Amino acid sequence: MPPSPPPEEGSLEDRFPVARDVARLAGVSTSTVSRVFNGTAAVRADKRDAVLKAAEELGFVANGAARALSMRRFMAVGAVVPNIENEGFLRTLSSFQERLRRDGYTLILTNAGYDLDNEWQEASFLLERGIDGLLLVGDLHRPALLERIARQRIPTVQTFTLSAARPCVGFDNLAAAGRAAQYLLDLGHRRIGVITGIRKDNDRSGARVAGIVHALAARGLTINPAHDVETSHGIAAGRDALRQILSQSTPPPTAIICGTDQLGFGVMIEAQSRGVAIPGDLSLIGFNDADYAAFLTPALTTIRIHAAEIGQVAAEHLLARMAGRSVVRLTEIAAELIVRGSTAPPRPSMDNA
Amino acid sequence: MPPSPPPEEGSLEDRFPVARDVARLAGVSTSTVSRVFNGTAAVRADKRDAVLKAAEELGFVANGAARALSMRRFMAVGAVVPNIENEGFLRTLSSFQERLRRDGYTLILTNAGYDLDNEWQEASFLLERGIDGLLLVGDLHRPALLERIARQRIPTVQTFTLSAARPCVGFDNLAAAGRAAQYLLDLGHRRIGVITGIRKDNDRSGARVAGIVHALAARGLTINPAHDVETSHGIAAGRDALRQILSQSTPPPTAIICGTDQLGFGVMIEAQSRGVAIPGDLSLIGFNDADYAAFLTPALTTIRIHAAEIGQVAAEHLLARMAGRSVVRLTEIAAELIVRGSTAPPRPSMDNA
DNA sequence: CCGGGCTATGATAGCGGTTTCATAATGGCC
DNA sequence: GGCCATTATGAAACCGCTATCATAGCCCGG
Repeated sequence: MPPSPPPEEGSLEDRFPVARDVARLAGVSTSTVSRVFNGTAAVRADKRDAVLKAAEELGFVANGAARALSMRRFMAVGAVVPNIENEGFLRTLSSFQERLRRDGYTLILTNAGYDLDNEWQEASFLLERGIDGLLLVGDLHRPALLERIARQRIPTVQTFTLSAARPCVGFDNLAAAGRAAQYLLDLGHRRIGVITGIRKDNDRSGARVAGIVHALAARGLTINPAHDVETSHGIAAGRDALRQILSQSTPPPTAIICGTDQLGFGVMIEAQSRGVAIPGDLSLIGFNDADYAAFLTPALTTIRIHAAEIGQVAAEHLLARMAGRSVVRLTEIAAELIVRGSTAPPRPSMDNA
Repeated sequence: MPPSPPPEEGSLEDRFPVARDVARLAGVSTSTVSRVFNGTAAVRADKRDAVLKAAEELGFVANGAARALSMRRFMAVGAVVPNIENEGFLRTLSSFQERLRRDGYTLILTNAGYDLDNEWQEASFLLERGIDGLLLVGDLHRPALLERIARQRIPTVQTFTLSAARPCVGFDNLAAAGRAAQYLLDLGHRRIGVITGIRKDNDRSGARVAGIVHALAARGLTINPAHDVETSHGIAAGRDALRQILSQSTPPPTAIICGTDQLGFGVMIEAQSRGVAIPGDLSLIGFNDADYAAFLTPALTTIRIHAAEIGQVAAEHLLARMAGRSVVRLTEIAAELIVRGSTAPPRPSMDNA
């Protein structure tokens, strides 16, 4: 219950000016005020000026809720991302927001924390709010959410993935990771390890691992389960992961592909502190091309994702659909392997002939 | 022509269910539906169940705009930050959003790009939208914005700063930077340099530089203008800045304080590539304690900001004011100097006796 | 100078909720 | 069982804007 609404009379000083106040002061009707502000119909110049002057004087600001209610348009789009703090999502959101803003839309942001039930809750929350469009990450969502989106007919776009099921702006995670694995294979690596964040509820991680497995399989190879670790995210997690891999008695991998550059950085640090040379003893590939990836020693080979482009294209997709224009359902954004110093052929050894 | 012919149950499938549909199906009035969903008054158990069942069946979702209009509450707060992609702001926003969410508020986010005119535009945009509260960064804003906030009586909180003028959750930039300078002075440094991002429209950068100047002045020292550089942000900018400083003919600084850890990282890389030893030849202090700061070699001495705490406290502040509760105007969040390996006493030399 | 087609304007009916306020149903108590 | 104090309920009045529609003004050709 809002705080005690004092029985104020319209002293105009303690109450927001509304369209009627402007209309009265300008000597016109509220319809005309509306027309002036929305340009929905011609208004004689002198009246328009009077309205603008009155509005200026009163400090009139149209009430967004009333407007949204009347127009049945909220002029806001929502985004539910697994982790707001992730640099990649952020670059995407930043350009997404900027593009939307240019068309007068606001961005409402919420965090799902890599949990699908949470995603469903957060998205519902936004949907209740009346958002006109929705951005999601990935292709994996609770059926209830998909159902609701369909029912409310909310234009939705999925990012960081490509899927035939729903409109997407992203890249092929499986292929991208496959390319990284292929590159390592071509260098001569045979024992390849993988480190990723949590894979549950995350189709991107899953697809990436699958891509690597697939590429190896084509050469009759597999990932040694001891070299396949799923951890949390962050630099420390990367360190721990390498420690875990190296603590196994099996021969260590000669190359590792990480789910993010942060994990890669962690691996690098742990390797350094153990005297494991990169890329001499261990080749390393990250994912995302974080701002510092190029500056590590050695510079980190990684897969560059054009995150900002994803955001912009996703915004344009949504904008088009919200305006009733037709759109392409799938836009592939390049994910290129950037070869830097952290990868090299493995040292010749007996089992790597 | 008779007035609007009652659109007799348009197949109900092509139109959102509204409260009246639920009411009709449950055999109650819309008032009761509203009461059930808001718990504003007691409703007999059987009716409540009927309403809930009907709502469930129809997939009813209250229209947020109508709700906001009639309650004169939007249940949304806005945040205008200089740079969405900045890690520090992000950690703050993340916890800010999370805390708001728990009370049913949504976060509307927009980017000002380190430009006050832009900030004023973006904030106005949000204010028009009807946000119930606003988060800003810093104490420096266009008077027009402050005026509008006052006029609309929108609870507003400033972050990353402490100022008597308006409610704040943050820290004393001047003192924090002063402490860093003091530490370097205590180590014996006399020639101290500064590298920050753009200072125009940014009171935080300004205050930090002032803090350093102040600390030096207390010892009768000044910053050599050639050692005081203002640049953009990012690792590359840090590299360039050090390059610029070292290209001067003056004796180089023995220590540098950077406005962010990213700049610090850049300095470190450039130093490395030039054979300038850190901390031997050059001590280095960053700002923010980025996730990787502790992992650089040497680990970066920096000022740690509890960004997440700022967000949480700011949210609580706003929540309290929006609920009409009283609040403390100023909350200081610690900004501690974290001493790591990048700082040490200067090498003894003639002019550093 | 008049009628016909335009255009600018105002009155008014929603949009979909919440919230009085009056009334109907209920319950407690003697 | 009757009476009064509660409590639950529905009708209707908003909230502030946009959209529809009828009308008042206007210009112009005949």
